[in-house]
Amino acid sequence: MKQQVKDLLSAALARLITDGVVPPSDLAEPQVDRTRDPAHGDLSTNAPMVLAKQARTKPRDLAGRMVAAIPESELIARVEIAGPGFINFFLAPGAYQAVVPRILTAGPAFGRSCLGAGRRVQVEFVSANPTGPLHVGHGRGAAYGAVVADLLAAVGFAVHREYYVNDAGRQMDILATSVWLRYLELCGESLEFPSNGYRGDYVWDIAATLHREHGDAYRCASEEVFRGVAPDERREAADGDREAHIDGLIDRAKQLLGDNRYRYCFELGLNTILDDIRDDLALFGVEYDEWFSERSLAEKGAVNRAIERLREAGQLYELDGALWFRSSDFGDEKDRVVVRENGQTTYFASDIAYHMDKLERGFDRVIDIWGADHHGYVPRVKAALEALGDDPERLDVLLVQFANLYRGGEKVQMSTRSGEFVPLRELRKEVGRDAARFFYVMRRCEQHLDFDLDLAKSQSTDNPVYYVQYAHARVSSVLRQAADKGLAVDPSPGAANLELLTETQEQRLLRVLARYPEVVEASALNKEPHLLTQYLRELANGLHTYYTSHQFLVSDERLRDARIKLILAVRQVLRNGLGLLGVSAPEVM
RNA sequence: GCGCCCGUAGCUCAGCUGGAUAGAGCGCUGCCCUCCGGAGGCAGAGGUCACAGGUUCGAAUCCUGUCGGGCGCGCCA
Repeated sequence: MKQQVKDLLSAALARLITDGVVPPSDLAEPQVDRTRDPAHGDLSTNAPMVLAKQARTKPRDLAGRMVAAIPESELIARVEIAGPGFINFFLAPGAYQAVVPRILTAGPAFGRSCLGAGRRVQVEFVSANPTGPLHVGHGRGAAYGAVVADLLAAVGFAVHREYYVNDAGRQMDILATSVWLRYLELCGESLEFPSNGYRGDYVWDIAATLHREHGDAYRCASEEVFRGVAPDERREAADGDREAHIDGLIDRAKQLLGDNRYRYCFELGLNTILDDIRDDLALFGVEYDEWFSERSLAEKGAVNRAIERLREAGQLYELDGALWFRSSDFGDEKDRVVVRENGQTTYFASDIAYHMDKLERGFDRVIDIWGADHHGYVPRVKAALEALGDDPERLDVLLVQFANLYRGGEKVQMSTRSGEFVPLRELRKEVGRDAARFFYVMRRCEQHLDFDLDLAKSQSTDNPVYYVQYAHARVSSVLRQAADKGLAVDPSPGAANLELLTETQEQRLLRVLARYPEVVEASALNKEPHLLTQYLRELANGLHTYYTSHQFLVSDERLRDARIKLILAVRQVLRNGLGLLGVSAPEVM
């Protein structure tokens, strides 16, 4: 609708350029906005004010000439010049009524478009270390990433959803060792668990599996395990070092177990947790096209290849026995190590290889969704891409701020004494998937999110999820009522009686409905799902207001038909919008 | 100290990327049930858009500085 007016305006501009009124320099398409105040019509443009300087005319004079140049269209009832030089467009009533058959014809496809033209976009999100279950902090990234991916798909991008599995590196070794130590305890060994180890209950569970499957086959005496290992930090008297302590334990585990058995502990921990994460996300309505393994990068030589490419580009140098990348030449605040003094590559090196791989896979655009605490990491990754001769603009990093949970007005502690976070599973159980998904994306991602658990659970108008879902159920209820009364409902998209929709609430609903495709487009392109949640609340409000002020199941058949078609259209749009958010649209509540 | 994000109604937040008289929800005050689900609706009060400069026809929005809050600044991942 907006686009149609834009086209008319462009035509007018083109004519003014041919007539020499406006210099041909600025062919950028004119800006058309929806108005806030109905007195200003439906749509307006500021083009005359923007172009007045170049045209060396007063804005209002230019506006007059533009209006004269606008082609005839049945879409537009009248055009006015207002204020310092706005052109306001008043659309014909039929323009809005026509949206109803459009919605009913398109059904689930209404709001979708081909804007993306099939361009390939990768969205990588969550990518939490597989060292423990997902917690509520990951939930926001999961909900946000899933919705952004779905939105982009809805406007015609070919979306690839990916989870980067950090299955290599020290953290995984710490997990494997933690599992083994717990297993030893289950075998009856007594030992002091490292302060740095993974202490969650899930580690006990994995250890129990190991014990069930292999009995005592992995058992060693605990004195043996701790022999020669640097002391832990926790003892006040000792000048311990927790990092050295845990590294020592990892080494001992590898020595005492040997490759195969150590590997088994490692894989058991990794796979158990990964299965849990996968399952958790699926129940949250989050699905992936690919689970990309960090380990596979090293295995296929991608990390070394990335380092080689940087070396060839002259971007590496040695210092203090380590290999450094000159990231500060590309806007980073300091240079970064890619190969450590001990010969091991850093996580950053893997990440360079990973992003190189992403671009090599041919994505037109790569979107990373990270927690805000990783923001310092953005410049170095972009620096690496630039140094490799890639365009860093192809990578878009979206930083998601933390969510704080509130219960009874009090901030909920995110972690327990032992450092365990509130699991995402628990949140889902407490407030339900629908509320969790909706609440997580209600705010812009760079905004801190206050997640009110009581509100999310409440079955009242205060709860935006309920409010929107209730509007959907309410329409369904009216249709059931019609059936009970034996009233015929014609769900076909005919436009027959829609001119009878003249009440202010009906006009308002039609306007809101017509905006939906623009909302989806803006939400997708700006990656701002909150625009959609906000829109759905507005649409639901429009429906509720309409409901309380007018009867739908009236005796006049033609009017009844028109009204039912309108609320069917409302239900369809509510359903489509909720679907994009991963929230259900119930018939009954 | 440096870098990133944020500062809009009592609270939680929008504000369509520079437009016309800054908007919602909650809370507060007062209304509306012979009626398809009152699990709802309507109205009112409430603002120095943190502060100070600048850019221009026009600034909550862009630039600079100050103040306040969050996060980050490893040869960790």
